[in-house]
Amino acid sequence: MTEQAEAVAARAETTTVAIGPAAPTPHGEAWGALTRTHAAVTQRLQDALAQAEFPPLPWYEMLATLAESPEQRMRMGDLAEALVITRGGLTKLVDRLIKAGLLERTFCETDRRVSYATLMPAGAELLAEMRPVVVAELQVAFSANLTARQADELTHTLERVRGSACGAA
Amino acid sequence: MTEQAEAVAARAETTTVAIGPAAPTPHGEAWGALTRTHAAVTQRLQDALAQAEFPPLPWYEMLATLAESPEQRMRMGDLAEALVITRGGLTKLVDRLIKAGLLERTFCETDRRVSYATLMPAGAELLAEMRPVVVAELQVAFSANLTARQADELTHTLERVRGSACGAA
DNA sequence: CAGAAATGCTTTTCAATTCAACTATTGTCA
DNA sequence: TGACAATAGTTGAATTGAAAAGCATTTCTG
Repeated sequence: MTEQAEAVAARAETTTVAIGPAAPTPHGEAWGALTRTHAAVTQRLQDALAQAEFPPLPWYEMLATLAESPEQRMRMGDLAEALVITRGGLTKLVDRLIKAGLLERTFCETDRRVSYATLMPAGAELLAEMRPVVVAELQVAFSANLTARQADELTHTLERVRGSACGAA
Repeated sequence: MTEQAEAVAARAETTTVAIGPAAPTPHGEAWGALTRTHAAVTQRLQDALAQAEFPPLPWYEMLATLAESPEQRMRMGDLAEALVITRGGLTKLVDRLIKAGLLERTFCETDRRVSYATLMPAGAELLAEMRPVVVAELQVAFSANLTARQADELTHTLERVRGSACGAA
């Protein structure tokens, strides 16, 4: 029995009253919608990229993020935060893109701890090819049933929620 | 060089014109907000569950989904679709919950291909203990800056987007 | 200016997920 | 009926991602 299973079993023993399923809350519904929508759109993007024989979505997000940054490069830590992945995961992701010739690892002169992921011309070119595919899928997902104004409002609402979620632990 | 890297390299060679970073679209912004918000809320929920020494979020979602279903059981395929994971992944996830005594695998008399994941009393009890933790976190994330009406509207908008995304391939 | 703490990134280890191939059962149609 | 296709689920290999430990560099402090 795993450690977790033991914990679960021990916990279950201490509970003596069975409680029926609670009624779904409005927030629970919103959370469910957020999860399912995110999954559905992600799935759609991944399928579209795969069908066009393009690299997977995380590669696109990496390239797009770097392309928008001032000198087409970012510190590893900042990049990890922007992509919402761990630093360890980012190191390996960057390794893969470097191996494909899309990125370069450069270093800081004034602080030799920091390293940058730097966009290479091949990366910019690939991004330019991938972008129409992604944009087209997002059009289908978002603008089919949403006006530009509604899309902006959705963005704003989501950012508010994100702000609340990032607050206290 | 990996197969993918070769494809990337071959593709890059055929592109002769470097294209600058495109301006962010409204849909791109909405997609980014959706991704970041989902990640932030997920992170918050996982942290809260881990701190209370509860099983991870997928376990909660599984238990909650089964608890809401008619006879506290679901076909594997339907459950995979509801949780937005692959069927193969679901098989192993269910195996783990069964090993913890939370679920049971039952079978269909009329169609011996189908099997059900069935909620056990211990699973219902654990769910009852976990739910307050999850609900509390969702309260912080959603109701802090959103009225109930706004939450409902958010849900509705997201479901529309999901509908569009699930449409054609 | 040492020594300790903090920072930035990498490496290692391990659990979880996906993908493709496989088995078993049911449905279809010549 | 009998073969073939379709469906439901599981299994095994490979990939991905996260957590924690580790290393190098910088900053703080007495």
